[in-house]
Amino acid sequence: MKNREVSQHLYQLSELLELQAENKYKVVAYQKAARSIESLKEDVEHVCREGLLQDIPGVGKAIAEKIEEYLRTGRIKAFDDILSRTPKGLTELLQLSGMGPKTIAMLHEKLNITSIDDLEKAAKEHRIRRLPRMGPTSEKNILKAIERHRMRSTRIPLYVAEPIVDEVLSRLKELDGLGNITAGGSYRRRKETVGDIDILATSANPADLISAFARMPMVEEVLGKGPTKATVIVRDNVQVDLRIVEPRSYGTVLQYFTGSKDHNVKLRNVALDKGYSLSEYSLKRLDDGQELFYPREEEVYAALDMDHIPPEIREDTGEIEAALDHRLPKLLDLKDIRGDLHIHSTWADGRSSVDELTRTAKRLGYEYIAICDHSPSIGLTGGLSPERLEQKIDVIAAINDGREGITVLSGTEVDIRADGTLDYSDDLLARCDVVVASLHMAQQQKERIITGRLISAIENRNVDIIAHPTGRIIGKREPYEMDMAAVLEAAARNGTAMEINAHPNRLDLNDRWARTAKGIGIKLSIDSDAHQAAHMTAMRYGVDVARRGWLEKGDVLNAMGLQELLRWLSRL
DNA sequence: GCCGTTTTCGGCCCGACTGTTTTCAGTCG
Repeated sequence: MKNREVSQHLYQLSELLELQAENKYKVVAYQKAARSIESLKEDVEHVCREGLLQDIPGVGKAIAEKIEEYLRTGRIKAFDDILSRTPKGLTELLQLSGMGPKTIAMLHEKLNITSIDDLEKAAKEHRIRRLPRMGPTSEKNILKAIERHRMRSTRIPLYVAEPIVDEVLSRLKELDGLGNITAGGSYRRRKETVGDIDILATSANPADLISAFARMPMVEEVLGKGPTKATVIVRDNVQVDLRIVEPRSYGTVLQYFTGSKDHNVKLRNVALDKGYSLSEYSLKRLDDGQELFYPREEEVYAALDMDHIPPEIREDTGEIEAALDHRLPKLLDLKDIRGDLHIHSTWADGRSSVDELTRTAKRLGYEYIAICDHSPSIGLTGGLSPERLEQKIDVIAAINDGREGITVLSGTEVDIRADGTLDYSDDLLARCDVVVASLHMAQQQKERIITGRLISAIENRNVDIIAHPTGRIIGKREPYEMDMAAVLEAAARNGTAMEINAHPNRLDLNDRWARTAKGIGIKLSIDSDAHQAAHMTAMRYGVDVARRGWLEKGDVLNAMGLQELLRWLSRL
């Protein structure tokens, strides 16, 4: 699939246009098209062959022609032209906070600055303060922005943001006069990674709240501080924004700062259609200018005749239309989870015994767990020999005889070998209650080979679930080269479930693939993949992904009660 | 550049903060 290449080119083109001080809506148009291609489920080449490029939202005549040109020739002439006109290095200046296209164009014109190094030199030599609308503070801010850029961390995983949010909230909650306080943004939408953290609050003493926020021990730098908002940098170079708002506007503000941007743009258009202008402060009636205030977010959506949209699905992928038609999905809830089908134990490389895992499962309110240790090919981690697996099956059977409450299922995470065969015989796999198959070795193989390995595992009637199907590790390892559409099609055909691995570094399948899988009738299994009892609570990250993927209780294998699950496991 | 049960032209979300001004342009989210 060339979707990613195409969207990257469109993103770059939009940056180049921005530097040319092009019409800003043109810039936005290219970004929108790039995002559409990025999240397109079909192969863009296929869509192009069918002549349906312009059916893609945000793609019109001009962009469709450029995509076609790229797919045909591997180049886009307009792109090459503008690239040759733009000094290299100007685009990297856009990444500095506070530097927009106008400023960069002026610096280029007046001081011939074409790189971050040029800019740093000019600022240090005090040449920038002589320019219009610039001064000593501008120079200082530029140098700071450069420093931050050089030690910038990319987006942080959700589980890293969580303790920071918890600490900020618990500190500020002690203050007098505080009303509401909550984190918005991609954190509230439970995206797998978070850029900045947005905190929203109401308070009788805004000034106290702002100054307490700026003085928190974790704060390393204060970037801005006004009467109603402040921005700080805390540990790990994470930016945290605090905004204080009138209680009567809390609903509109929370809505606005939860995003996403695309969701909000569309929501404001819905408001306009209905004769209102929606801002973070109010809903204003256009005919008489009357302002309506909503302290609660639910009321904002209700005022537009919409059902309340869960934050996790506010990405403008159909949720607004669904809310207008009152046909939003009833999203899966953590409470719906009845068990965990992929847990490792001390039989192999896990750190907790089956007994400890069972006790934890009970505490979590589960009905069942499946102990799925590795197979022999994972040499270093002590994968179980066939004999040991048989022994484990017998021991677990004995445990179940004497236990009430939690049913322990015998399972395995069997390796899909480099040649596509499985690491245990079919006879042995047939003795397991749950067979989770996954790929650990030879991950560098070509797309065709990897896809074939996964499909042959799917076609093995003993295999129930494909674990961490793409193999990606957030921020560390890209997904395998694979044809996911073909894999999902095979899973649908064979009645094999796909995993949402809830390990916060994996989250694999991700939200989008999970939604695609649901769409073609595949069951999803949300598994902790815990290697110790304490990590079984990672389940909630998997539920976040499931909710973002529009999953409902009925789509999820381990939201079934035990009897229903056992019926499903013996489905063939 | 895209888009359209008010459409093929004229919109495209909108307000806070900053640094420089002395009324505002640029950037950000």
